Amino acid sequence: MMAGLPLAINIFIKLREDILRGRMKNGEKLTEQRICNEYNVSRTPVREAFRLLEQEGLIEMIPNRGAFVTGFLPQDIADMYDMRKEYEILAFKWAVERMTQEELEEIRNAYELMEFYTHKGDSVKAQDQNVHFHELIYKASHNKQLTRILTSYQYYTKLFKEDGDIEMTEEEDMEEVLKEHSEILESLEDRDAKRGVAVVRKHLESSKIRAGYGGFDD
Amino acid sequence: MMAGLPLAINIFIKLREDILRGRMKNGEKLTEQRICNEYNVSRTPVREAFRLLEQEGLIEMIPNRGAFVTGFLPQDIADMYDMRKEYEILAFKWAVERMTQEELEEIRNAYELMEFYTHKGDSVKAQDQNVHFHELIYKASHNKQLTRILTSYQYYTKLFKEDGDIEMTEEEDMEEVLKEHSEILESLEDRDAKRGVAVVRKHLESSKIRAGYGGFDD
DNA sequence: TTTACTACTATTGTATACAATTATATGTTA
DNA sequence: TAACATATAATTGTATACAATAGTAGTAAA
Repeated sequence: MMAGLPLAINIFIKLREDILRGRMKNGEKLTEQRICNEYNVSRTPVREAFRLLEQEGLIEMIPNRGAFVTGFLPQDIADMYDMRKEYEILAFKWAVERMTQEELEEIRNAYELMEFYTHKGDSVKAQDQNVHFHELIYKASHNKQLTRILTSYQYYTKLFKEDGDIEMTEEEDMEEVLKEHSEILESLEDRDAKRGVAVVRKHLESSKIRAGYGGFDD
Repeated sequence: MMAGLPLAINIFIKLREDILRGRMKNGEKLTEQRICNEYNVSRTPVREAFRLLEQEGLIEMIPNRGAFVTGFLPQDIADMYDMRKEYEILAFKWAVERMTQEELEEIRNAYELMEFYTHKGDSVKAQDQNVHFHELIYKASHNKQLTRILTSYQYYTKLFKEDGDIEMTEEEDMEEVLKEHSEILESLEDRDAKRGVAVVRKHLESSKIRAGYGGFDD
């Protein structure tokens, strides 16, 4: 558990991961006492965690009855890629208008680090910079709501991808991701919203396909 | 308070409204005890409500320090209209693909009721059907996440509009809204995604302008 | 057997009690 | 006075206790 954070937050994070990784059956009942025993905590923080899970739509709480897991279907995951795509486009547009020079430099730095680690063969650190690159664009959009939602989408799609024993992103894929990031970076540096929207759209559509959710409705 | 629901949910709803209506200063500290005294409840449900407010980005909780109100700036509200617009478009697209005949009829029914109440001069009931019309489209998109987010956006923008002593939507505005809804309904009935996206976009841009957030960045 | 009622158990909802941390006030020293 | 240290109070974090509701088993009557 992350030290310093309240138990409620730590329990929320753990349970969210369990649900997203499919470790709990759809419709399964979560009794508070069971979670208390598992983590050796009292019901107070567990209840707070449950409320957060409900707000995220991962469990359904029925008053006086209990909390039930609400799983994700493949279609839901495919949909989430589309929802993320629209907001990534929005974040890019606002970043073009609102980012500071310093923020642009941070983004460029994240790109270069990802390039470095990719060519070095360190796919874990390259992945970290991949995530970081996107998060810096969210930050540069200067909108907290959008940033919060996109951050959670990124986390969700990351867990889905790692789910089901699917291998980590392939070497060749990483080169493709890198190429797409370079196009996004160029568009930002040129403050070229038109091109940027096109490449961000392409990037997210590719990532949906890479994750195996291509053939659903697009 | 809504009977049947847990106190935590009722307190969350009340505090959310207080914050969105601007009844609390930006940065103001919310002590748990104060809320307990105000609503005559114990700290347990208050803390659960605080967690929900934090998740929505309406307060910031600093461990061992307390909860502080995070207000909305005009720019944030303008942004939210843009975020809502993109998801309304997505909901429309998915509704065109996924709605049942029964759902289409419910939507048509809501439109006709709004038309009836508007011409009868009952703007309150007309407003209710306005909201209902949109919510039925969310439902017809068959995506719970999207539905949940759009429902909350609708609530947010509604409170912002009612804020600051601004008059209820004008008579002439209601006619305009009605006209736009009829175009959305027609597009749904024809399952014409291309036209529908255009009219939904127009509808949301108009509503942003009607609410007074037109001149921010669009 | 089926239904309805009762008693009991399990679980959730809420309040309170205790622990840990932070803020405030007081006093001391340079 | 200003800076620091210490004691005290206030507030949050967590655990437990009590209340209310829902589920279950068992029994009796039809």
